[in-house]
Amino acid sequence: MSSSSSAPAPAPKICFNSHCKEPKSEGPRRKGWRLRSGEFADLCDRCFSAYDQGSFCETFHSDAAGWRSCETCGKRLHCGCIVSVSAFVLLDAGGIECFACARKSVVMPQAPNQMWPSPLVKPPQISERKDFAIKSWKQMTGPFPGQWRQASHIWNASSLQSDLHQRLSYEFDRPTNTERMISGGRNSITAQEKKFEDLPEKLGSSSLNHVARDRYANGNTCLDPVSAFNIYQREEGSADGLQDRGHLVGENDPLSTRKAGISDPCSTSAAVNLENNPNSSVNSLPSSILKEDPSSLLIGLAAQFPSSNGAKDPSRVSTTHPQRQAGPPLSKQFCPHNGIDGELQAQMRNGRPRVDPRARTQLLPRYWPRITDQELQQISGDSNSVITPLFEKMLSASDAGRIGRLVLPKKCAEAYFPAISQPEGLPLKVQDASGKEWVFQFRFWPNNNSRMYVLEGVTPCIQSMQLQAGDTVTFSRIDPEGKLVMGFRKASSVSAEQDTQTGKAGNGFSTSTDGHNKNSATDLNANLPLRPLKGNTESRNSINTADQATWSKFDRSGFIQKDGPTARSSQGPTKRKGSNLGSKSKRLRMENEDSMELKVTWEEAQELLRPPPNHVPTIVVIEGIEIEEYEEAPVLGKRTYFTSNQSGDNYQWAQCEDCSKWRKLPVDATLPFGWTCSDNKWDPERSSCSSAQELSLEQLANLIPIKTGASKRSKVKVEADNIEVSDGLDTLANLAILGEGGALPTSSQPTTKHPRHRPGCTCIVCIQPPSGKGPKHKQTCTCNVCLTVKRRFRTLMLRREKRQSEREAEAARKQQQQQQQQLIQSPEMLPPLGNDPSSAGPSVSSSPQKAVVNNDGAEEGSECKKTSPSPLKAQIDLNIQPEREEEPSPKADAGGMMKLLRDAAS
DNA sequence: GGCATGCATGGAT
DNA sequence: CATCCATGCATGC
Repeated sequence: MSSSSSAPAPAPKICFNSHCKEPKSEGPRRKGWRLRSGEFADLCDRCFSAYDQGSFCETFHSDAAGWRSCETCGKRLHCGCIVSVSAFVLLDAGGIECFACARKSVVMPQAPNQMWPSPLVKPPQISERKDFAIKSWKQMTGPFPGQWRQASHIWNASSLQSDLHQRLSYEFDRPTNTERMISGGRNSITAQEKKFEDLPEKLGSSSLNHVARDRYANGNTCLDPVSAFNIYQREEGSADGLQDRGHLVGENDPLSTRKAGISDPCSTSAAVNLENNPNSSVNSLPSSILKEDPSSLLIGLAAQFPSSNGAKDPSRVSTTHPQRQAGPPLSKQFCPHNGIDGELQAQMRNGRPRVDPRARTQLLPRYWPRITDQELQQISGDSNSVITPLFEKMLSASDAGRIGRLVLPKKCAEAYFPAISQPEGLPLKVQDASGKEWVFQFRFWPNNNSRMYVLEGVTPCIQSMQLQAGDTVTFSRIDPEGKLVMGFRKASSVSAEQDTQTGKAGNGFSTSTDGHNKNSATDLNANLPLRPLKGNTESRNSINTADQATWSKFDRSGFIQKDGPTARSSQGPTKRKGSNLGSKSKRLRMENEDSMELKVTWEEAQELLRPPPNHVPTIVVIEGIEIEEYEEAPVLGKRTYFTSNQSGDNYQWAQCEDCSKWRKLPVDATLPFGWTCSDNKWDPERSSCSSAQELSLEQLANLIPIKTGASKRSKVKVEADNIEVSDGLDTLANLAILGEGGALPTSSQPTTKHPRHRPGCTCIVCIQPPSGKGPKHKQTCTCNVCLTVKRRFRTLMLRREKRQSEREAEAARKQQQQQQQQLIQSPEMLPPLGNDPSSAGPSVSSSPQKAVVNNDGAEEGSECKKTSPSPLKAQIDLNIQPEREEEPSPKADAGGMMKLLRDAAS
């Protein structure tokens, strides 16, 4: 992609279009569509021409998939790539509409907001000018937020939208920029582009977001209407808290009295401004703007999609927000927005700039509220109230500590809480999800020429919610009451970041963010008979949590998911650098017992995957490895262990959930998660918990990796080969080794069999016989699977060697430094061993005292341990990303690994 | 000494 | 580099 960037390159550029017949032709490059990186595709003249004429896809992608027809005019449009993403609009009712039709169907000849005096025609006073765009929004505001029912469909707490919105806010807060933008031209875009180029980071690098961003930016959406209503009148220094701010902007704003029943959510300040600006005409916008700068395009289109009281049909405008589209319509008003919206809200609410102009900058995604329908329902109860999620915050150690001070993000505080001019602040009434009302002192401390906002006296509330560091509190507002509501989300209930994707978070609310994820999670939860284990409680716990975490952390193939399309772009608390917890607080999360329970080996999770009921998984091939793909979220099944008897018969062992007895089952049995003896249809004699176990535990222990004693955690061990499953790669290797080596005794070989080992399936797992018997790949096999395994292991081992050498070098260096330091400082105080050449052994300790200890030969073991961050090293932390392929368990290096490496190197 | 308070510091963003 | 914010810590009760 870099080769195609717009950055000047000395060498002849290559046309970005891979289908270009003359990719290396000389000549200037033209900027085509915006890439996900924010840059533009450099096209040769010919390709650009095709692109410019809108025939690019027809020319180059005619054979590609993704062609659909406009629902209105029937024109064929390519919906399968980024190039044409701006050419169509997704319709609410399904299908697409070409841009021209969409425009026709939505744009009103006379924008409804023309009934109001244009802010540009009748500009506000200079002192207010900074807010005039905001006032425009206010004009658009209905008397009540409820007028924006469509809002949630379009502008949910999506980073994409918010970012666009933010940029709009950013731009339209600045009349000069606005004007420049309106006047069009590349010059006016630069700033935005620069800002836009920052997007990938802000958006969490979700590729889909990039695409979606462009799509939105290209007009398939409108600006956030949420911000246009539901706003308290902030009263500086008001002493009676929220109640005083319960009234809406319109009540105080004379302009609002002119508001009409605007119901189209697609009204925006941008739209209004542009609409009313005689200079603004979308049609007059240079095509370069439309094409090259999504933000300006968005603005332009916002003008093209003005809201109107007659607004034909708000749904005409693409509403691709996954959650709101997927979910049932909320009877209650849901006004999700982010901090940017909030800033705008605050602006609108105040009708004046914020005290601190910096507050107008963006709110960090980590504070974006991720509140769900159910949560909203719970908050609002049966009332017909309007809920506006404001922000959320993951509790730090300080927040959750006994001091009782909850540090509020500055921008959130300034945007959503009453303005305070005195450090003492004012009392703030907050209601929790159960309806209980708390009063906190909302105040600030002067800090570095700024303010640090805190809520004081939160300890009782935090405790009543049983929150701890790492948990998240959410702040919402209920209108028209204007109540501030504090919800929470336990980090412990699910993976710290993924709770939002499960339907049943262990918290005051349920949470969910992404539509399809939400559905998946719902299905998942519906399918999972989650019950506590009797025998192996911790193991079960880990599985239970894995149930919830699996679908977010693992993709359908069972591999841990990187930041995929389903990942929240606004990962906020946990996405950016993993957490908003500081380095110290990160430890909190890691050491949190519940979080530890989330750790499950890759294989454990993989092994537990079952296709959803009544669904046959499809097989996709990735890197030559066939992977099952489920159209619905897979469910978790029960772990079983496969063995063979001496006659070569294969079977599996499963443990009853109720009595913990082990039952022998046929190899093709697929067990549900909560399998019990009564489900044992294969062995009627042992279909009851009262039936004796076929083999003693000792006998079983020789067969399968069960622990006869107290087991803290189920670990899968392939004892015969001394391989401990550590991570996906090792597992892969183990499987390959088991398959290739064939030297392993089969009778005592509990393999890690594919959950659904199907005849004919050639996936990496299925090609390996459960017992090590059957056809095997030769060492010289060059099939994709073998090559992939070998290649990966080569890489793995190289990395490992590199790391090892780095570690050694580091240790030696530290040792040297340490010795030098000791000599310099006080040679006479050196401990006796300090002068002992034998003490020059490796030590990673940085303290002399520890160094002494470490010189003890007995510490060798601990030295090894230091390379492992956790006693659970053999288990995958679901928080990590497998792609890194780092820090494999040293144990996995045993025998088989080296063998494979040798094989791979040979 | 224990606790509450408010400011300062420094790592993170 | 500026700002934010988690937390340390001095101070006072």
